[in-house]
Amino acid sequence: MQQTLELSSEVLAQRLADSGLRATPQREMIYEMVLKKRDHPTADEVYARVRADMPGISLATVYNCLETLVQCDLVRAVHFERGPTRYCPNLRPHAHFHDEQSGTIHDVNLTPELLAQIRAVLPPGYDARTVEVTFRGKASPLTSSEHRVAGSE
Amino acid sequence: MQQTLELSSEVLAQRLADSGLRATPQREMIYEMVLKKRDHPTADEVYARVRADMPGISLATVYNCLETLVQCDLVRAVHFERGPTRYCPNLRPHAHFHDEQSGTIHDVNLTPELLAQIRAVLPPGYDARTVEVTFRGKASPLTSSEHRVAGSE
DNA sequence: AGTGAGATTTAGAACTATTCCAATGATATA
DNA sequence: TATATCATTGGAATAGTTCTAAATCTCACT
Ligand SMILES: [Mn+2]
Ligand SMILES: [Mn+2]
Ligand SMILES: [Zn+2]
Ligand SMILES: [Zn+2]
Repeated sequence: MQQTLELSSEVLAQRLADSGLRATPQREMIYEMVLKKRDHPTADEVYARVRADMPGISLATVYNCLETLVQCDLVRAVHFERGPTRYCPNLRPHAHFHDEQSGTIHDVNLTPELLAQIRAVLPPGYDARTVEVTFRGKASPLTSSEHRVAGSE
Repeated sequence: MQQTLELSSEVLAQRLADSGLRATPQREMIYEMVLKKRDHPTADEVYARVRADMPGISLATVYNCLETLVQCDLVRAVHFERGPTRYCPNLRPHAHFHDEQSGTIHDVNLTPELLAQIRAVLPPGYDARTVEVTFRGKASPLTSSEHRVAGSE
């Protein structure tokens, strides 16, 4: 787990370099924050968390860095209704369950088989680059706290 | 087809009455506009279309009426990324294919069997009130213009 | 037909999340 | 060390939507 965090900055540096971008303290900090507490935070929430360690950072930079991480395929942007964009470091194929009671987001693993079945509903000529599955409802507390999907990548 | 339009205002009046609401010219006009051209218009687009027949209507009323129609389960609000809310009169279970090239939205029928399979990925304790499936990609013009899903309800 | 309560519409202000902008600061390279 | 480029910053601007308060309409009841 410590290793994962250490490695993450190397992964980040590599991905940034691949895109001709620099590894900055802000980018590293934001990336590690998103990895650390994988609760699909909004930009504002990331801002609040990062400011504890890096008080001078600006909200604009948080938006810039998150967008950069998305471009580098290290983080995914996810949307619920018209709410603020949330950021997810789980890169495996998964669905999102939005608990209407608590407002929390839960990852739900999707098998390649199911994804294939879903894609199969598309008529010929439709070429889907991405498939998104979103649930909305209630998750009973007893089970929701136990559920955990495997880490990203 | 003419019948469908005539009946629609009765359906509307009934649904509104069920919710203790009144049938107004604005609500009728907006509902018929959304039914007439089922291309998932935004509030702005509905506003533009409705103004041709009802020049004095306000954008606030368009938002109000669309929200009312959603509450009455006559129209569904759908979202893509952080774009403006779009409105869909197709009440059957279906997915949305968002063509990135043209920006158009296509309905894709979903069978109850597939929906059941998708729900089956949820761990025990997760109770999904809604399931949403969204594709993003490109639809080749040749086939996309031919594809049509059955009318709503 | 007239009145009043409540529903509806309206214009514009306010709001939220995000993006844009221009200035400043940091970094890599020559 | 100079220079070009990249990155960050604070604040202004933007887009979509919601809110507010006043005007208008509708309906039930007299
Ligand atoms: Mn946000
Ligand atoms: Mn709109
Ligand atoms: Zn996720
Ligand atoms: Zn639709």
